[in-house]
Amino acid sequence: MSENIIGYLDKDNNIIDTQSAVDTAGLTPIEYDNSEKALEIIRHSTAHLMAQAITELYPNSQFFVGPVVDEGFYYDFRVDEKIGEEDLKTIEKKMKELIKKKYKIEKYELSKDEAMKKFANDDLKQAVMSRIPDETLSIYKQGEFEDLCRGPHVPALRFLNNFKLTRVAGAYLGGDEKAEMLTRIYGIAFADKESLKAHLDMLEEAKKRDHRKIGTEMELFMFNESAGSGLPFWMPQGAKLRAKLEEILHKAHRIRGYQPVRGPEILKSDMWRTSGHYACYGENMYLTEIDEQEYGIKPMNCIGHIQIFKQTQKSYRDLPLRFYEYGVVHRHEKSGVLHGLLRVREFTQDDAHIFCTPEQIAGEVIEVVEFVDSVMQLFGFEYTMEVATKPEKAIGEDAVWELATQGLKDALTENNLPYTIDEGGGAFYGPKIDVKITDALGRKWQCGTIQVDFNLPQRFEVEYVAEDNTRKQPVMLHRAILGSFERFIAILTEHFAGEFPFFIAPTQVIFVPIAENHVAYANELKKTLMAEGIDAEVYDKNDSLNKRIRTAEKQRVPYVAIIGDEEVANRSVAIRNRRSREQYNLTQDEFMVELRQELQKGKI
RNA sequence: GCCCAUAUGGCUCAGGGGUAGAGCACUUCCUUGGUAAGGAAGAGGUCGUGAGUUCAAGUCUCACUAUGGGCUCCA
Repeated sequence: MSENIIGYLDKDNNIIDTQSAVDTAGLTPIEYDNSEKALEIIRHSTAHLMAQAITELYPNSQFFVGPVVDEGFYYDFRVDEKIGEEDLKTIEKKMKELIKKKYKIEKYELSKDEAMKKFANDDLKQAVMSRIPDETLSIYKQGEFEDLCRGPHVPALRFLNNFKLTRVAGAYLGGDEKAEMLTRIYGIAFADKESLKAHLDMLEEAKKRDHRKIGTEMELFMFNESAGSGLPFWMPQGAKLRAKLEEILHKAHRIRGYQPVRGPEILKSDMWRTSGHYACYGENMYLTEIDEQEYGIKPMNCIGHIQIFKQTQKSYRDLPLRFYEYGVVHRHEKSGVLHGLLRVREFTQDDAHIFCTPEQIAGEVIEVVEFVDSVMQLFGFEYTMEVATKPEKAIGEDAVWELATQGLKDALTENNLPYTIDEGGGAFYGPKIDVKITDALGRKWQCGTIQVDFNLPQRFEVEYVAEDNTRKQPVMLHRAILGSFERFIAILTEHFAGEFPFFIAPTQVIFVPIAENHVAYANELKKTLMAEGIDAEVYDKNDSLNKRIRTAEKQRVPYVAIIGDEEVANRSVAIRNRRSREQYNLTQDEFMVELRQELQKGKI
């Protein structure tokens, strides 16, 4: 056996570890490297090594499960002591000590009954075993430490040198909110030191892009402890960025046949009872009282749009009817889930409701998907789509569900857009497509959504007059492209690391006049740009030229333009490229042409 | 909501049972400078909030609030 073989692959691509492989003929060896399969074995064994170290440090600890996940591994366990970030170093140190003892990892098998007896005093192990159907269980042993495990594992601890424990967290036993909370430690492991370092560096880099950090640096938004958590304040720079995004989207909606509407922030609770929100979503809603009547602050915008639809009689000729609103909604999210702008309690959806016939669903969905795609392409986002199908608890006939679900799938297929299926993940009133974007730390966030709804039109008795002069009920499509401005801007910030494209940059041009006698021309240029809808600033503070250029450069502004004698005389500008630091001169007219072109890039 | 951690001027952080520090930012003055930090002076904090221990609490304890990492949920 080669020194570097840590396992085998069988014909079906299953990993067989060296402890389990009786006959290696016909098996493909797995070398000790950073391949997906090798890392799976290494990380799993590292989780065990961590468990062994924890057992030595905290003799009373009991272990639940320790699987390999996308970003490394974790182990859930119960322990009397409180374990904090500081303790991770101690555990890591113990792990290194254990490696030096050169333990082999050995495997033996037990019947389930024997295993039950062996772990009779360990209710967590009992819980694990109760979830395993097999009659024969395997135990892995390294030194004194034994753990129930199906493997696979590396042959010996010497393969586990390159790891890092990354965080300590709490996790519910079995993911059940009502169950006991265990301690979870996450870690990462690689086959060599360089890969580990590269991974840790990547995490560092991602942290630098964190929208909360950049948002503070660039003064985009803020929170205020006294005001309450999850309630963002938009500072001038952030509000400018947001206004530009709103403007781009306004035009895009109007071109696509959407009409703007706006509903009130609060509606009587009876209306929420009719909609079903009071019963189904009530615990997430904020309620208030006016003149002894209960009102609910809207968590969604649908109700308002329905009332507007119903205000005047509609004909089949009016369909599809598309209403949109930048709807401010409030939702009582649990305190522990709030996260920068990505998860807040007040946010603004780029919300729209399309009233249409069942036959029009597919066509409308195709248009929405096209809309989503053009927005994602505008910013260069990678995204994934997920079709969520009928859940167990659902209303409406199967045939209609089938039609709607197929309509969603067809729309994606026809646009050559790959999607995955979230079986049973739809809303109770209809199937949906969710659009997910990945943030700088690799976390996926739902942004856009397209939902088919048969429920609300029925509850609110929404009707139109059909061709045969009968009353029919339209279908409603709920859809959002960005999802919310808050979340989308958070992801944009991380995506561009704060260096936003020209058409949404909060400040688009900074003029740096060299001396006092250049300030007038700089201000004149600024005025010209502002008239074109381009945000410009003049840096004429009493600082050295170098200092002002440096300050301007640090603002992540698309254009920094220097204005001196030469520029005033020629009515030109000296542009600095923010990336290459190279400079070039343009006349004022040429500059304006370039800026207008840059603005045009924001058209969708 | 639950587990763990954190909370010092606008920002980033140091300090640590005897009553507050740095850098950046800010204000004023000098400097009028052609591509990433010119100089000087100054203002700004009851050390998240409320209790408790102590002769004495930013410093120790508890509660609350907020933030961070997760669990769960979601735009």
